Amino acid sequence: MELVKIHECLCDRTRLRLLHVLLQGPLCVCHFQDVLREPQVKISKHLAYLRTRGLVTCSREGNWMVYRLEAKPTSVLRANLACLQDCAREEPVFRRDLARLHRLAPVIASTGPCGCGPAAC
Amino acid sequence: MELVKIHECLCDRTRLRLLHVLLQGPLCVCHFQDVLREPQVKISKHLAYLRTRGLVTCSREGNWMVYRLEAKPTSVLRANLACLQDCAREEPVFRRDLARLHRLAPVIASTGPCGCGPAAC
DNA sequence: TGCGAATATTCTTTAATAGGCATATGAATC
DNA sequence: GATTCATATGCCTATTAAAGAATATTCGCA
Repeated sequence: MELVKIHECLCDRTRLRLLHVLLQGPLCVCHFQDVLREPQVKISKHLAYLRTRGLVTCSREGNWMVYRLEAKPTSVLRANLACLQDCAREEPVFRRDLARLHRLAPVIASTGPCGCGPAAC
Repeated sequence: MELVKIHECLCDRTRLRLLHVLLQGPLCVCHFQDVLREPQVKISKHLAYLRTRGLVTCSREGNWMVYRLEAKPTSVLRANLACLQDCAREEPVFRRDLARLHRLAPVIASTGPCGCGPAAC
Protein backbone atom coordinates (compact mmCIF):
# COMPACT_ATOMS: atom_id res chain seq x y z
CA MET A 1 0.00 0.00 0.00
CA GLU A 2 1.10 3.47 -0.79
CA LEU A 3 2.59 5.63 1.89
CA VAL A 4 0.01 8.33 1.33
CA LYS A 5 -2.79 5.86 1.84
CA ILE A 6 -1.34 4.83 5.16
CA HIS A 7 -1.11 8.42 6.27
CA GLU A 8 -4.69 9.00 5.21
CA CYS A 9 -5.59 6.29 7.65
CA LEU A 10 -3.50 7.91 10.33
CA CYS A 11 -4.72 11.46 9.99
CA ASP A 12 -7.81 10.96 12.10
CA ARG A 13 -7.58 10.93 15.86
CA THR A 14 -10.08 8.11 16.34
CA ARG A 15 -8.26 5.88 13.88
CA LEU A 16 -4.93 6.60 15.50
CA ARG A 17 -6.41 5.60 18.83
CA LEU A 18 -7.93 2.42 17.41
CA LEU A 19 -4.67 1.31 15.86
CA HIS A 20 -2.73 2.23 18.94
CA VAL A 21 -5.00 0.07 21.08
CA LEU A 22 -4.82 -2.75 18.55
CA LEU A 23 -1.04 -2.76 18.94
CA GLN A 24 -1.77 -4.27 22.36
CA GLY A 25 -3.83 -7.08 20.89
CA PRO A 26 -7.18 -7.93 19.29
CA LEU A 27 -10.34 -6.36 20.61
CA CYS A 28 -14.05 -6.30 19.89
CA VAL A 29 -16.14 -3.26 19.16
CA CYS A 30 -17.85 -3.11 22.53
CA HIS A 31 -14.52 -3.09 24.33
CA PHE A 32 -13.35 -0.34 22.02
CA GLN A 33 -16.36 1.62 23.16
CA ASP A 34 -15.23 1.24 26.76
CA VAL A 35 -11.63 2.07 26.01
CA LEU A 36 -12.12 5.06 23.75
CA ARG A 37 -15.39 6.24 25.27
CA GLU A 38 -16.77 6.97 21.86
CA PRO A 39 -20.15 6.03 20.36
CA GLN A 40 -20.57 2.69 18.62
CA VAL A 41 -21.22 4.13 15.18
CA LYS A 42 -18.08 6.16 15.23
CA ILE A 43 -15.92 3.22 16.20
CA SER A 44 -17.60 0.82 13.85
CA LYS A 45 -17.25 3.15 10.89
CA HIS A 46 -13.60 3.86 11.48
CA LEU A 47 -12.84 0.19 11.90
CA ALA A 48 -14.60 -0.46 8.61
CA TYR A 49 -12.48 2.27 7.07
CA LEU A 50 -9.32 0.60 8.30
CA ARG A 51 -10.54 -2.79 7.20
CA THR A 52 -11.29 -1.78 3.62
CA ARG A 53 -7.80 -0.34 3.42
CA GLY A 54 -6.18 -3.49 4.70
CA LEU A 55 -4.78 -2.24 8.00
CA VAL A 56 -6.94 -4.46 10.13
CA THR A 57 -8.91 -7.65 9.77
CA CYS A 58 -11.88 -8.91 11.69
CA SER A 59 -13.58 -12.15 12.50
CA ARG A 60 -16.95 -12.83 13.94
CA GLU A 61 -17.20 -14.65 17.25
CA GLY A 62 -20.86 -15.12 17.98
CA ASN A 63 -22.35 -11.70 18.40
CA TRP A 64 -18.98 -10.06 18.60
CA MET A 65 -16.68 -8.78 15.93
CA VAL A 66 -13.06 -9.05 16.89
CA TYR A 67 -10.66 -6.72 15.15
CA ARG A 68 -6.95 -7.22 14.95
CA LEU A 69 -4.02 -5.70 13.11
CA GLU A 70 -3.31 -7.15 9.70
CA ALA A 71 -1.20 -10.25 10.29
CA LYS A 72 1.28 -9.64 7.47
CA PRO A 73 1.77 -5.89 7.30
CA THR A 74 4.00 -4.41 4.64
CA SER A 75 7.31 -3.10 5.86
CA VAL A 76 6.05 0.43 5.39
CA LEU A 77 2.97 -0.20 7.47
CA ARG A 78 5.05 -1.88 10.11
CA ALA A 79 7.39 1.08 10.29
CA ASN A 80 4.51 3.49 10.67
CA LEU A 81 2.83 1.48 13.38
CA ALA A 82 6.09 1.28 15.27
CA CYS A 83 6.39 5.04 14.96
CA LEU A 84 2.86 5.43 16.22
CA GLN A 85 3.52 3.26 19.24
CA ASP A 86 6.57 5.28 19.99
CA CYS A 87 4.99 8.70 19.60
CA ALA A 88 1.80 7.83 21.41
CA ARG A 89 3.71 7.56 24.65
CA GLU A 90 3.92 11.31 24.76
CA GLU A 91 0.25 12.10 24.41
CA PRO A 92 -2.32 11.85 27.19
CA VAL A 93 -5.18 10.65 24.97
CA PHE A 94 -3.29 7.51 24.11
CA ARG A 95 -2.10 6.90 27.63
CA ARG A 96 -5.62 7.20 28.93
CA ASP A 97 -6.77 4.66 26.36
CA LEU A 98 -4.12 2.24 27.48
CA ALA A 99 -5.01 2.82 31.12
CA ARG A 100 -8.64 1.96 30.44
CA LEU A 101 -7.59 -1.00 28.35
CA HIS A 102 -5.50 -2.36 31.18
CA ARG A 103 -8.28 -1.76 33.65
CA LEU A 104 -10.35 -3.90 31.31
CA ALA A 105 -7.69 -6.59 31.22
CA PRO A 106 -9.23 -8.91 33.82
CA VAL A 107 -12.48 -8.96 31.91
CA ILE A 108 -10.72 -9.65 28.65
CA ALA A 109 -8.56 -12.30 30.27
CA SER A 110 -11.59 -14.17 31.50
CA THR A 111 -13.79 -13.73 28.45
CA GLY A 112 -11.33 -13.29 25.61
CA PRO A 113 -11.17 -10.15 23.48
CA CYS A 114 -14.72 -10.82 22.41
CA GLY A 115 -16.37 -11.97 25.59
CA CYS A 116 -16.63 -15.47 24.18
CA GLY A 117 -14.29 -17.32 26.47
CA PRO A 118 -10.50 -17.14 26.86
CA ALA A 119 -9.68 -19.83 24.34
CA ALA A 120 -12.05 -18.94 21.55
CA CYS A 121 -10.08 -16.21 19.82
CA MET B 1 2.44 19.55 18.17
CA GLU B 2 -0.12 16.83 18.33
CA LEU B 3 0.48 13.58 16.54
CA VAL B 4 -2.75 13.94 14.58
CA LYS B 5 -1.68 17.34 13.32
CA ILE B 6 1.53 15.90 12.03
CA HIS B 7 -0.31 13.17 10.22
CA GLU B 8 -2.66 15.71 8.71
CA CYS B 9 0.40 17.28 7.20
CA LEU B 10 1.59 13.93 5.95
CA CYS B 11 -1.62 12.71 4.38
CA ASP B 12 -1.14 14.58 1.13
CA ARG B 13 1.16 13.28 -1.53
CA THR B 14 2.55 16.66 -2.49
CA ARG B 15 3.41 17.51 1.09
CA LEU B 16 5.04 14.16 1.62
CA ARG B 17 7.18 14.80 -1.40
CA LEU B 18 8.08 18.30 -0.28
CA LEU B 19 9.15 17.13 3.15
CA HIS B 20 11.03 14.21 1.70
CA VAL B 21 13.00 16.50 -0.56
CA LEU B 22 13.62 18.92 2.29
CA LEU B 23 15.24 16.09 4.22
CA GLN B 24 18.06 16.48 1.72
CA GLY B 25 18.49 20.17 2.44
CA PRO B 26 16.93 23.60 1.93
CA LEU B 27 15.40 24.50 -1.39
CA CYS B 28 13.58 27.35 -3.06
CA VAL B 29 10.19 27.20 -4.69
CA CYS B 30 11.41 27.27 -8.26
CA HIS B 31 13.68 24.32 -7.64
CA PHE B 32 10.79 22.49 -6.07
CA GLN B 33 8.93 23.07 -9.30
CA ASP B 34 11.72 21.38 -11.20
CA VAL B 35 12.02 18.51 -8.78
CA LEU B 36 8.35 17.72 -8.28
CA ARG B 37 7.21 18.86 -11.69
CA GLU B 38 4.15 20.47 -10.20
CA PRO B 39 2.73 23.94 -10.79
CA GLN B 40 3.94 26.85 -8.72
CA VAL B 41 0.63 27.49 -6.99
CA LYS B 42 0.38 23.98 -5.76
CA ILE B 43 3.86 23.95 -4.33
CA SER B 44 3.59 27.38 -2.83
CA LYS B 45 0.32 26.59 -1.13
CA HIS B 46 1.48 23.35 0.37
CA LEU B 47 4.66 24.96 1.64
CA ALA B 48 2.54 27.65 3.25
CA TYR B 49 0.45 24.93 4.81
CA LEU B 50 3.55 23.29 6.28
CA ARG B 51 4.90 26.62 7.42
CA THR B 52 1.81 27.66 9.35
CA ARG B 53 1.91 24.31 11.12
CA GLY B 54 5.53 24.68 12.08
CA LEU B 55 7.07 21.88 10.05
CA VAL B 56 9.14 24.14 7.86
CA THR B 57 10.51 27.65 7.96
CA CYS B 58 11.47 29.97 5.18
CA SER B 59 13.65 32.94 4.53
CA ARG B 60 13.76 35.33 1.66
CA GLU B 61 16.90 35.61 -0.41
CA GLY B 62 16.30 38.29 -2.95
CA ASN B 63 13.53 37.12 -5.19
CA TRP B 64 13.74 33.60 -3.85
CA MET B 65 12.08 32.00 -0.89
CA VAL B 66 14.19 29.27 0.62
CA TYR B 67 12.37 26.64 2.60
CA ARG B 68 13.96 24.33 5.10
CA LEU B 69 12.85 21.87 7.74
CA GLU B 70 12.15 23.33 11.16
CA ALA B 71 15.50 23.54 12.91
CA LYS B 72 14.32 22.25 16.30
CA PRO B 73 11.69 19.65 15.54
CA THR B 74 9.85 17.95 18.40
CA SER B 75 10.84 14.36 19.03
CA VAL B 76 7.56 13.23 17.54
CA LEU B 77 8.11 15.18 14.37
CA ARG B 78 11.65 13.91 14.15
CA ALA B 79 10.46 10.33 14.47
CA ASN B 80 7.90 10.79 11.75
CA LEU B 81 10.33 12.41 9.37
CA ALA B 82 12.78 9.60 9.94
CA CYS B 83 10.02 7.14 9.18
CA LEU B 84 9.17 9.05 6.02
CA GLN B 85 12.74 8.98 4.85
CA ASP B 86 12.84 5.30 5.46
CA CYS B 87 9.58 4.44 3.76
CA ALA B 88 10.10 6.70 0.79
CA ARG B 89 12.90 4.49 -0.41
CA GLU B 90 10.33 1.97 -1.51
CA GLU B 91 8.19 4.23 -3.64
CA PRO B 92 9.07 5.38 -7.16
CA VAL B 93 7.59 8.87 -6.82
CA PHE B 94 10.04 9.73 -4.10
CA ARG B 95 12.96 8.14 -5.83
CA ARG B 96 12.23 10.08 -8.97
CA ASP B 97 12.14 13.28 -6.96
CA LEU B 98 15.52 12.52 -5.50
CA ALA B 99 16.90 11.69 -8.92
CA ARG B 100 15.79 15.02 -10.31
CA LEU B 101 17.09 16.78 -7.20
CA HIS B 102 20.51 15.24 -7.69
CA ARG B 103 20.48 16.08 -11.34
CA LEU B 104 19.91 19.63 -10.16
CA ALA B 105 22.76 19.42 -7.70
CA PRO B 106 25.39 21.16 -9.86
CA VAL B 107 23.09 24.11 -10.30
CA ILE B 108 22.35 24.30 -6.63
CA ALA B 109 26.01 23.89 -5.79
CA SER B 110 26.96 26.85 -7.92
CA THR B 111 24.06 29.11 -7.05
CA GLY B 112 22.97 27.95 -3.60
CA PRO B 113 19.54 26.55 -2.88
CA CYS B 114 18.07 29.82 -3.94
CA GLY B 115 20.14 30.76 -6.96
CA CYS B 116 21.69 33.59 -5.01
CA GLY B 117 25.25 32.38 -4.81
CA PRO B 118 26.80 29.45 -2.94
CA ALA B 119 27.54 31.30 0.27
CA ALA B 120 24.37 33.30 0.73
CA CYS B 121 22.16 30.68 2.35
C1' DT C 1 9.96 54.97 -11.38
C1' DG C 2 8.72 51.28 -14.09
C1' DC C 3 9.46 46.42 -15.46
C1' DG C 4 10.28 41.57 -14.89
C1' DA C 5 11.07 37.52 -12.04
C1' DA C 6 9.77 34.64 -8.06
C1' DT C 7 6.34 33.76 -4.98
C1' DA C 8 1.90 34.43 -2.42
C1' DT C 9 -3.00 35.11 -2.00
C1' DT C 10 -7.85 35.30 -3.27
C1' DC C 11 -11.76 33.21 -5.29
C1' DT C 12 -14.36 29.53 -7.01
C1' DT C 13 -15.53 24.92 -7.89
C1' DT C 14 -15.41 20.32 -6.74
C1' DA C 15 -14.78 16.45 -3.95
C1' DA C 16 -13.98 14.11 0.27
C1' DT C 17 -14.82 13.44 5.23
C1' DA C 18 -16.65 13.04 9.78
C1' DG C 19 -20.43 12.72 12.63
C1' DG C 20 -25.11 11.59 14.09
C1' DC C 21 -29.62 9.46 13.67
C1' DA C 22 -32.25 5.94 12.28
C1' DT C 23 -32.44 1.55 10.63
C1' DA C 24 -30.78 -2.94 9.04
C1' DT C 25 -28.29 -7.26 9.65
C1' DG C 26 -26.85 -11.36 11.92
C1' DA C 27 -26.22 -14.52 15.60
C1' DA C 28 -27.92 -16.37 20.00
C1' DT C 29 -31.50 -17.42 23.09
C1' DC C 30 -35.94 -18.33 24.67
C1' DG D 1 -40.35 -17.66 15.29
C1' DA D 2 -39.81 -13.51 18.26
C1' DT D 3 -36.68 -11.02 20.93
C1' DT D 4 -32.38 -9.27 22.20
C1' DC D 5 -27.67 -8.13 21.87
C1' DA D 6 -23.64 -6.62 19.07
C1' DT D 7 -22.48 -4.51 15.06
C1' DA D 8 -23.00 -2.48 10.36
C1' DT D 9 -24.99 0.56 6.94
C1' DG D 10 -27.67 4.33 4.59
C1' DC D 11 -28.82 8.85 4.52
C1' DC D 12 -28.15 13.62 5.63
C1' DT D 13 -25.57 17.71 7.00
C1' DA D 14 -21.74 20.52 7.96
C1' DT D 15 -17.01 21.07 7.46
C1' DT D 16 -12.78 20.77 5.25
C1' DA D 17 -9.57 20.27 1.58
C1' DA D 18 -7.47 20.47 -2.94
C1' DA D 19 -6.82 22.37 -7.37
C1' DG D 20 -6.64 25.91 -10.88
C1' DA D 21 -7.17 30.61 -12.75
C1' DA D 22 -6.40 35.06 -12.06
C1' DT D 23 -4.41 38.55 -9.48
C1' DA D 24 -1.46 40.60 -5.98
C1' DT D 25 2.91 41.21 -3.67
C1' DT D 26 7.76 41.74 -3.09
C1' DC D 27 12.14 42.36 -4.52
C1' DG D 28 16.00 43.52 -7.87
C1' DC D 29 17.36 46.06 -11.53
C1' DA D 30 17.52 49.26 -15.60
